[in-house]
Amino acid sequence: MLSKKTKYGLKALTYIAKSEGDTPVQIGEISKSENIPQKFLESIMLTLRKSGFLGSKKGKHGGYYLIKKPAEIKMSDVMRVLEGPIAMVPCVSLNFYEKCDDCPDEHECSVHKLMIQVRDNTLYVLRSNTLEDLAGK
Amino acid sequence: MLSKKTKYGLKALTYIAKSEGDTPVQIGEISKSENIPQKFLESIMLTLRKSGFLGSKKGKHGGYYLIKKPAEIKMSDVMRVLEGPIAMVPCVSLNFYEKCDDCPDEHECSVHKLMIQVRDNTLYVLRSNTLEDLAGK
DNA sequence: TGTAATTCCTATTAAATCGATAGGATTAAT
DNA sequence: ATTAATCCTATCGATTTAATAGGAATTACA
Repeated sequence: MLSKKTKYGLKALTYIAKSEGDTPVQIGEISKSENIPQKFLESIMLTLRKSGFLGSKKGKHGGYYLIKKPAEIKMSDVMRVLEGPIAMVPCVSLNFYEKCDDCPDEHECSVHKLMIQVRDNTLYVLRSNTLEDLAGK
Repeated sequence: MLSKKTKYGLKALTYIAKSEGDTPVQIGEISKSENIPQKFLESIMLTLRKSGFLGSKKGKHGGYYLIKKPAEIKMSDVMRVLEGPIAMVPCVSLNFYEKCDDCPDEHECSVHKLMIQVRDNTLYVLRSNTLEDLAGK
């Protein structure tokens, strides 16, 4: 299940990508427009800034802006920052690999084999969609 | 993230599919062989029986057996019973649809569009894999 | 220079979910 | 009868999630 954090984060990024102007976009505006609790959105924006997707301007007339072009922001990267691993089990995760407690040999594991396929397909979708796609060109 | 419940359930089904004999397979045996807490596995087997994947025999020499052929058990169906919706957001779920609180119009929602793609790809994998595939033919 | 508006930061909380356990009731083979 | 298995309900502790609280720091502008 996608967390609200990720969902809100994606919506906020999309909102910023769509907003044409060169003035930064404010949390309050996004929050109202997208029905996202403002304080919650604050913490999400902070995460997105710290992980290099957004830049910010403080103080009056401050706000957030994209650092890269929407076409260069892959959904797989955003998801990893907000949601964590893309794989459904740590033992098939490329970026967050962990061995399973219960599996003596993961190459023998039926779940492992299935989850690799799921991961590859999900990854394909998330890598081929960028923020530009989400923002509708 | 795949729950332990689902993971254990899939492993147990695979184990039963692999066990050739015509005597039912016992929880204790699966539990030991697959390193699954026995009491936890009990409740999972119960779920799988109630949802029509397994039959059971009670009492001494009892146990569980498959009701359908492995090739007829699609992973998508097992996942829905153990894990719940396959979609990452309820608003793109085929079997567990729910409207989002925050979206006035889901056709305008960028997350919605992305998650439909993820769902379709995941569904493809889970529908084309059966228990026969997991059990390695 | 001071006031308003904004991001920044840390901590806390309430509720839900997850993984597991407990304890026995029921059923069947020997 | 006894043993061994499934069946059933309830509970528990830990973790995670979604959200809130409260203020510090920074900036624009009158």
